[in-house]
Amino acid sequence: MEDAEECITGLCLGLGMGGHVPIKGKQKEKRPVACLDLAFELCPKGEAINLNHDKVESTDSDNDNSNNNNRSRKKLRLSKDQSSMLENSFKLHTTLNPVQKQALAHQLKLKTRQVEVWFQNRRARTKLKQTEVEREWLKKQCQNLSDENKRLKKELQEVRALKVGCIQLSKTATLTMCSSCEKLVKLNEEKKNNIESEGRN
DNA sequence: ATGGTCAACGTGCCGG
DNA sequence: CCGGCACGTTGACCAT
Repeated sequence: MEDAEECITGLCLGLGMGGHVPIKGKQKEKRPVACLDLAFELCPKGEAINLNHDKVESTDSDNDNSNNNNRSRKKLRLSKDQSSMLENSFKLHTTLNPVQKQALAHQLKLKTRQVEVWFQNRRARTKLKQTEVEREWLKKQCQNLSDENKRLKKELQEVRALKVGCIQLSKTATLTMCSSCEKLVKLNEEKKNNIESEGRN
C-alpha cells in the first residue's frame, strides 16, 4: 500500500460506486480504497487539473473538505507529457513488472496503481482495436471469396454452354484450334480429310 | 441531449 | 493464498 493511498484510506465511503476492493482471498470482506481523484480539482474551463504534481499526499482534513465540496468523483485527465510517456513505455513493454511500474509512476508523479490501471486499459484498447482490424480483414476476405465464387460459377456456366455447343457441332464437323487466333474453328469433312492426308505425307 | 472516450473500479480466473 | 491480469461496467468529461 502506498503512503498516499494509505493516508486517505476510507475517504471514499458514500461516494457512489467504487471505493471498495475485495481484500485478497476474502470476497465478502471489503476494505475502503483511496479515492485517487481527490487530488484533482476543476479548472475554470471545467477541466480536471492534476494536483498530484505538487500534492501527492493529502491529509484527512483535506479530504474531508473535498468530500464536502465534491460529492461526485473527478475524472483524472493525464497531461500530454504523461500520456506520451506512458505510450512510449507501452511501445517498449505492454506489461510492466513492479519495479518498472514504480519507476514510471515516480517519473510521472503518479501512483503505481494509476500506472497499472492505465496499462490495463491500454491493453484492453489494443485488443479491441486488434479484433476490429481482424473483423474488417475477415469481412474483406469473405467478400473476396464471394466474388471469386461468383466468377467461378459464371465461368462454369460458360464452359458447360460451350460443351453443349461442341457436342452439337461435332455431329457435323470437327473442331480444331486455329493456330493464328487460338480459337476453336469448325472444319468440314472435306477439309478435315485434306489435313489428315497432308499429315500422313 | 447524446454518444464517445477513458480513468477507475468490481469480479473472477489463473499461475506461482 | 496471493498478486496480476482480463473483462465488463461505471461515471466524469467532452464534442457534436
